[in-house]
Amino acid sequence: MLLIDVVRVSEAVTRTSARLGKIGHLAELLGRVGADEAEIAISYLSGELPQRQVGVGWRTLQDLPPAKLAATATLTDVDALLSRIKSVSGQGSQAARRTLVTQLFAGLTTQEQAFMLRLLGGELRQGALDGVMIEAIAKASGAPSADVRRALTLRGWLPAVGAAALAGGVEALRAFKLEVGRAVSPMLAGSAPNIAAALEKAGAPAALEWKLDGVRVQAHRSGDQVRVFTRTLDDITAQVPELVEAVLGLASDDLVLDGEVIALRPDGRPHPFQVTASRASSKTDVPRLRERTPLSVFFFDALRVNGTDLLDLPYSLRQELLAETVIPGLLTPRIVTGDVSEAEKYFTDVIKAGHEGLVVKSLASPYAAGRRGAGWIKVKPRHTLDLVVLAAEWGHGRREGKLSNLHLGARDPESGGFVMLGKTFKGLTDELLTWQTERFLELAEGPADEWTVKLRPELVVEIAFDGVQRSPRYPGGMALRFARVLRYRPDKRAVDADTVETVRSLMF
DNA sequence: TTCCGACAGTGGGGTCGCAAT
DNA sequence: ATTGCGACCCCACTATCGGAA
Repeated sequence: MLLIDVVRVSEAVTRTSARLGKIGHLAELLGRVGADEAEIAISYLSGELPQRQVGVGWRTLQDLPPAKLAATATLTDVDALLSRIKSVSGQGSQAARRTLVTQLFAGLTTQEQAFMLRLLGGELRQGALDGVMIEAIAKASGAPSADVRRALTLRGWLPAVGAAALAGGVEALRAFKLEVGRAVSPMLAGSAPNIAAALEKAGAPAALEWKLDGVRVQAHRSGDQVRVFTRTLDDITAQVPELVEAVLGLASDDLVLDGEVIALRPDGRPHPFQVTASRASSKTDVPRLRERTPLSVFFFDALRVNGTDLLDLPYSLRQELLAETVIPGLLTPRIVTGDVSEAEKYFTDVIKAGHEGLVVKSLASPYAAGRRGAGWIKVKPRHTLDLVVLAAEWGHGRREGKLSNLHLGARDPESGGFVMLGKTFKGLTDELLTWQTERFLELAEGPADEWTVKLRPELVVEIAFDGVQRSPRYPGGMALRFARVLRYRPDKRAVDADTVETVRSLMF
């Protein structure tokens, strides 16, 4: 199949706003792609590469060669070149990679170039990714989408699932089994503003588990072999020897467990997330790092124990089997209750202990990966500050032409100025985007650079955030974590904004 | 007819590994 | 040694579609 066939379908999907229409376009193409190119087509049309990453980003994609006139590139051609691009390494690799990227784009038409640019940049923006592609695979193969979804859970990679469905229908999908040593798509949590709302969503009574601010891990063990995967299914076995040893110490030698690794201080309180993340992603001199900053692991689910798959069992049963398999010290602390005030007290206690919050879990739900469904609901406390808008950046995509990303500052009484604490683009409605674009242009002091408009520091905005972290980037040495806009405060002036000292007092 | 679950899009800060400067 | 880039760890929120109620 030619790349241009895929590109045309992608364009049709982009033009179509109805989800069912998108699914129709995608399914039509899946109906005519050859078996040997099905994985590539599914991959591209769900916004990813079969190679996952190839070491090419926005910078490498500057200064591309002129386009060809005739569209002759096949999916196989393009895929082969991308594999070569991925494989280069060592001295001179950047130049070599650039040469191959140039070669790739020189073989494409303008239309194809535009598509590959977005695909490689990770911003397909056609309004269809995995979720829509699942439905398209179901439609094209005649299999129920629930079967596609379940196979994806077990296999962790949609193109392989889609190709199997197109070739062998529902039977091929049902042949996918949990395989020890190959990562499963992890189950994700939705969120709720407070404990009462979360209990209502999950259905009382529910389990309340500590939400630890660490790195999600999935541990597989077959005999003496242990492998550990992250949320995006990357293998981090070598970075977490503590976890490997802990799993090898268990009685069952055929299992898959879900949990979190976190760096704890000697007093048991958690280190800042940055410390855990640094440990979990460092590959060099792990033994020394381990001595200085040991990782602890806490499991909260069991997908397989003693060679038996548990995904379809209710959470409460999986918990029983987990507790029989894992020593108490490796279990995520939890209670089961339907009582709101008891749950709220537990929440207060876990926050006092320095942790992130709670995950409220339905006792009945199976392990349904991928969807941020109703089964698991996280609750975290929320801080707020009144900050001053120092500048704003022009948005992209559907925010094109709107000033979108706000630079936030706290008041510094000593200097009489403002100290930048980070940016945010979250929490803005279309209406607010329109309003703030107009208002910002009135306050504009001129462009700071190509994307940024500097403002007179007059506008006060109420910002919600999860915490204050140490920052190597911002002048105050601190930055807000997960900042989002709650509302503008026209009743306040810049002199009423919160101060740097207030922010500093929130940093741990 | 209204409501709500699921999805895609729009980006945030921090850190590491690797290659180039 | 330092810098730039790509990748991935954590992530919140709104708009929209379409099935459920």
